Parts: sequence; C-alpha cells; structure tokens
Amino acid sequence: MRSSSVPPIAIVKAHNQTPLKSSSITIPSSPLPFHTLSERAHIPSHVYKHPAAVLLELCTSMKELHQIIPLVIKNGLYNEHLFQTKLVSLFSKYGSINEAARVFEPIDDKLDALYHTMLKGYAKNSSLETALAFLCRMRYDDVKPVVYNFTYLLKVCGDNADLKRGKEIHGQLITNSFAANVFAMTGVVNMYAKCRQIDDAYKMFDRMPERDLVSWNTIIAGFSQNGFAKKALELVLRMQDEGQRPDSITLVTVLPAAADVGLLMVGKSIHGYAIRAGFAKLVNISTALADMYSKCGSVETARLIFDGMDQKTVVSWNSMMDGYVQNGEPEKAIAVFEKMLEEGIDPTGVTIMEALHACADLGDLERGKFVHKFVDQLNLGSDISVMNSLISMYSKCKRVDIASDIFNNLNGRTHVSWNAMILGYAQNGRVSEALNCFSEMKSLGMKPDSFTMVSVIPALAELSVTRHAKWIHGLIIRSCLDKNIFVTTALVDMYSKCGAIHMARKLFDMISDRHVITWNAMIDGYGTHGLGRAALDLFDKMKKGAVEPNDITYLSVISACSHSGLVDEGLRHFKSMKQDYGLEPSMDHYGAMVDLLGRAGRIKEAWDFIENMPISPGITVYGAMLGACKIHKNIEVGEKAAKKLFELNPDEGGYHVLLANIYASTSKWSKVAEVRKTMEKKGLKKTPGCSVVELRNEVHSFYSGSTTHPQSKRIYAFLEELVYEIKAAGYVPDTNLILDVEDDVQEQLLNSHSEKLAIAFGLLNTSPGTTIHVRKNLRVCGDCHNATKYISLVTGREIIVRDMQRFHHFKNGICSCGDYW
DNA sequence: ATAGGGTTAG
Repeated sequence: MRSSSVPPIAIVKAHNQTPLKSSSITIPSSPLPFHTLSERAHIPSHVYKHPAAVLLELCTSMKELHQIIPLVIKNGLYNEHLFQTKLVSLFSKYGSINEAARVFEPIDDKLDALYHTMLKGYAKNSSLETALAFLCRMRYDDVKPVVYNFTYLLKVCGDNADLKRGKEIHGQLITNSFAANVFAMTGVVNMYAKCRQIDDAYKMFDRMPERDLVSWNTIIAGFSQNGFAKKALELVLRMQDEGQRPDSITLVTVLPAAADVGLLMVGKSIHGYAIRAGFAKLVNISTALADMYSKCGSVETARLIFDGMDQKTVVSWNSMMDGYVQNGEPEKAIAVFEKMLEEGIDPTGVTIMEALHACADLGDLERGKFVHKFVDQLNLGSDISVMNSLISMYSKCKRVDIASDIFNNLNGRTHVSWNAMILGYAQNGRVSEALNCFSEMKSLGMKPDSFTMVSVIPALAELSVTRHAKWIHGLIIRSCLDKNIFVTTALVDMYSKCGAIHMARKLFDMISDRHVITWNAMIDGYGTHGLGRAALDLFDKMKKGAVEPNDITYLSVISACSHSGLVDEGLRHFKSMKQDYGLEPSMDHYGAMVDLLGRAGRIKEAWDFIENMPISPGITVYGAMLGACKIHKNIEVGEKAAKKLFELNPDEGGYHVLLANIYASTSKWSKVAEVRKTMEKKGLKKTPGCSVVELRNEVHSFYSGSTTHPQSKRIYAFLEELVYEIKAAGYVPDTNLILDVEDDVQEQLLNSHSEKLAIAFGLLNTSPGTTIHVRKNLRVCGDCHNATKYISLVTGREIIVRDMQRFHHFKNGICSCGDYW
C-alpha cells in the first residue's frame, strides 16, 4: 500500500472537524437549514421563518403532521410551494402515499421539485413500477428529471435486488444523458453490484470517464460483498496508483475482504494505514479491525482492540462474540454476552444468534433456553435468522423435538431454516425425518443449495444404500452443485460409507481443489474398508502436496493402521504428528493409539501407553483398552481398564456388556452376573442392535429376535436351513458370547441376531449373484462374523456389512478384515 | 424539498 507517505495532518483534521451529528436542527429558534443561501433567496423570509415551517421541520410522526396541517391552512400557507413540497415529502415519509398524491394532484403550478419529491415518494412506498410510470408522466408533463431522481431510484433497485427495474432505470438515465455523470454512474455501479451482477458493475465502473473516491469505494464494496475479496484488495492498491487516498469508508469496506482471505499480513498493513491516517480510533474502523483479526485466527488481538475501544457499538460486541464462536471458544463468547448485558447494552438479533451459536457449540441446553427467553423479550419472533439459530441450537443440544416444533410453527421459512432442520434431523440420527424434510422442501419448490446437500448427504451415508447415493449424486449434478468442494467431499464420504470405495476414489481423483476434509474423507474411507496400505499411500501423496494434514487426518491415519494391523506405521505417524506438524494429540488420538496396540495383542504396551499419557485418560481410551482385552481374552487388564472406565460414568451400557463378555468367554459366570446387577442398579442399557438392508427402494430394519417383519416366518425358516448348511461346511456356533442360558437356547438366540436376519432377508429377496449390503449400528458380533463367512461360501454371494467401525467384505468364505477387527 | 459508498450474522 502506498500509505508509507503518512497522510497529511489535514486529513485527520478535516475528519475531526466533520461533526457526526448537527445539533442545529434541534434548536427551533434559529433559521432552519431548508436551503442553500442562494435558493433561500427566492423564498420570502416570512414563509421559511414562519412558526408552521419550524413545526413541520420538527414533525416526527403522522399524528403530529395531522395536527400541524390546520395551522398551515389557517395561516394561508397551503398555497406556498415550500409547504406543498414539504407536505408531500412528509406524507411519503410516514408511508401515506395516497395522502401525498392528494396534496400533489390538485396543484396547478407544480414546481419541478414537487415532481421530484413525489417521485421519491412513489419509489419509497409503492412499487418501482409505479415510480417508473411516474417518470414517464414527468416527461409527458415536460418536467426534466434531475440526477438525484435516478440515484434515488437506483438505490431502491439495489436495496430490493431488482435487476430488471434497475436496468430500465439505467436505460432511462442514458436517455436523459446522465451516462457520464459521476453521481449517476456510481449509482449504476452500486445497483449492479447489489443485484449480484459484479461483472456488469465493473464494466460500468471501467467505462466511467471520471471516478472519484465514492466511485472507488462503491466498486470495492461490490467486489468485497460479492465474495471477491482479492479483487477488492487489488482495487485498493489501484485506486492509490490513480491518486485516490483511501478514506475510512474504504477501510471499513475492505477489512471484511482482508478477513475473507484470512491473511494476517494483509490485515496488518491495512491496520497500519488506518493508524497513520488517523482512522484507527473510529468506532466502526476499530470494530472492523477487531473483526478482521478474529477472522484471521488472532482473536487475542481482536480482544486487545476491543478492550481498548473508547466507545463500542452493539456491532462491536456482536463481532467480538462471533470472534470467540468462530475460534472455538464459546465460553468466552458467553462471557462477552454476559458482560454486555451487565453494561446495559441492548442485544440485537445478531447478539442472540451469536449467543445461541455459543450454547449450541457447548451443547448447553439450559443456557440455550435462557437465551431463548430473550427472543420473546426482544420481540425477535419474526426475525427468521434468529429463529433459525434456535432450531440449530436445540438440534445441537439433542432436542430435535423442540427444534422441529419451532420449525413447524415458523412463518416465512427460508433456505436456512430448511437446511438447519434437515441438518438437525441428520445429526440426531433421524435419517428418515431428514429425508422427508428434504423432499418436502423440494415439493414446495425450494431449490436445495450446497448447505442442504451437505446436510442430506451424511443422512444418506448413514443409510448406506447405494441406490440412494446415486440418486442424490444425480440430483447434485442437475442442480449444478457438483463443483462445490463441500458437496463433493460429502459425496466421497458417502460413497465410501455405502461400500463403494472405488467410486469414492474415482470422484476424489476428479476433484481439483481438494480441501483437507476431502483428503480426510478418502483416507478414512480406505481405513474403514481395511485398506490400510491404500490409506497410507494417499496420506504420503497428501503430504507432498499443498494441503497440510490436520488432527482429523491423523486420527484417520492411525485408525487405518489399526484396522489393518500396521502397528509400527501407526506409531511412526503418531510421533510425526507433533514433531512435523505441531499438532497436539487429543483424547481421540490416544484412544486410537490404544486401539492400535491393543487390537494387535500388544496389551501390555497399550497399558503402558495409557499410564504415560500426558493428559488424564478418558472414556474412549479405556474403552479401546477394554475392547482389546475382549479380543485377546485378557481378564486382568480388562478388569483394570473397566474399573477406571466405570469411574468415568459412561452413559452407554455397551462397556458393561463388553466386560461381561470377557468374563463369559472364560466362563466366569458369577462375574458375569455381577456386571449384570451393576448395570441394573445404574439403570444402564445396551443400545439394541439393529441391522438394515435395502431392497427395491425400501429400507428394512431388523432387531435381534424381532418377529415384526411381514416375512418373519420365511426368514426364520430359511435361516434354520442356512445354519444347517453352514454347519455341514464347518461352522461351529460360538455360544460363549451369550450369558447364562442353556446351550440350545443359546443357539436359538444366536440365530436371531439382527445381522443374520438381515442377511437371510437379503438372500431370500434377491436374485442369485446379487451382492447383499447390510448396515449395523453396533459392532458385528463374533459369531455372526464367522457365520457370514460361511454363508458367503455356501451361497456364493458377496456380502458387505458395514458396522459401527468399519466394513467387512465377505466373499468365498473369507472377510476383507482378515478376522482382524 | 434534493445528491452516489461502509462494519457483525447459517
């Protein structure tokens, strides 16, 4: 920036001399600033100094206006042009265009100014169409339009994003030969920019014979607000080359652009300029500066500026809250909110949205409800954005029921409302509701956008039905959303979760601007499919490229190693995480490491690893340890892990079942009973196992032992046959997994496991050779895993089971996991 | 009576 030449002191002075608010208007005794001196010369002083004129100038409401009018008439002033125009203006201002017209029409000798005022009234209160019609009438009445007729109309077009009328007015403006007028053309540039036609806006700007500071600011704002941050920054440099010095408005416009590109260097240079030019203390500049620092990841600097501000507006507070929310410090956002209330600042809709966002991130339902009360207090019930935030907050706090109540009663739902609701359902595992909501949205003629898709796709990934996956992919292509990186990344993840890992890779290879999440999705996909080598190859490729791995990447890499038994590689990458990339391992990373070691049978090493952790081990860590002890039947360590684990009070009963199964696998039945009792006492339940299989567009769910399916009888009969057959092929039921019942009953229970029912149903209802896809919400049970191997052998079918953790591809009697899971 | 540009938000 060419700001190294410190701006002359005059600029600072000039700025300081400009009073923010003129107080002269409120002093009735002095002559009113109706006109410039030259204009006032034509009006007799008894008119503009008349008390009625003073009153009209002070008038603030329709009611007052109606009280003043008799005074005007009584004093014989009604026929004065000045009063006529003022009345038209005031009626328009208070929204009564009809009364304005009733004053306007009967007047015989209408001044041009009267027409201009009437035109403004129409533009403000009626439609632009009416205003345009009035413009035609002006020509008919031989009244010449002036520049500000057009600037005003253009502004209305911009505010309403009415491109069609905007173009018409642009045409009229050319007809009236204002095409070279700086004011008019700046208005045109602004109109196109506000109508999101930034190319046209720039074309007009480029053609202007003369550009002043405001023109530059307009085009810079245009680029900045249309998402072309770099272009906006570029233009700030260019304007200086062309001799225009950025003013405070230039800065406040371009700071969001600097925040957008996220480069602290750029933001700092603007900050420097703001200081040198004497703008840094202005409340809007310091607010925008703090905001920029937050968005560039330096929320501490933002706070320093915020704390140093002599005065703050509500925007300053809101922006500070947003800074904390965006930087993952919701508690601090709440603290700012509380301080704001303490200081008696009135919250706005944005304030409440930020507070709700913070509560959502904290998952703090109670506080969320507290903030909800403000919505009613502040009358924000009709503010759609606020209501959308409520939907998101309740969804994130797992109260999707309240969220959907709000959604269902919401008038004027926008895309954001639908997207929030769909995401809410999807994130709470309510897949069918998410999909229903999605189809309802479409049936109402709302076009899904990238946010909608990013919410729906994970719901479909959860369903794991390839047919649905292809359907949404088609829809995405038809909606032209297939170039959006967030959407395509979600697709990669979805295909991999549907078992179509090759399709996922094909899509991945077609994406040119991969984000870190894109890489993560693909690496994780390989990992869950047990393709550890492929995951590591891709990870190597990633490290050679421009995108840096993050903590999630490492989580996927370690778990990929774990699923494929690549222990040494896993250990190596875990080390490199902090060493090479400065990433601090989180609890999930430690859990994955314990899983890696434990699953491979290195139980002692895993326990040592836990004991040497720099942070206090959490549920995931001991859970992984317990799982490993189950696989390797290690009671001693298993008990130690369970003891620590239960101290942490997990609300999921599955861990107790895991311990019970360790005891059961070594026939310690009294211990099994003990665990059972504890579970009962604590009121813990195991999540019921559920397997789903898709058939001709319908999803069929099976629970263990369920007999509710219409084909239930056939399924059980077929299963019996099937078990007979696989036993002949060498299958031995693993009755150790079931607790304290007789052997034959145990077998029966085993044969009614949800995954077996789902597989049997799939085999019965598809033609020979068709691959069966099953999705289970928990981990596949050992006996079912073994049985499925045999089933794939005797039926010659390929069976793909996706469980909670990974994929199992069964074919010809073997599983892709190599029994390592 | 009248005149173009600006900060926060899923």
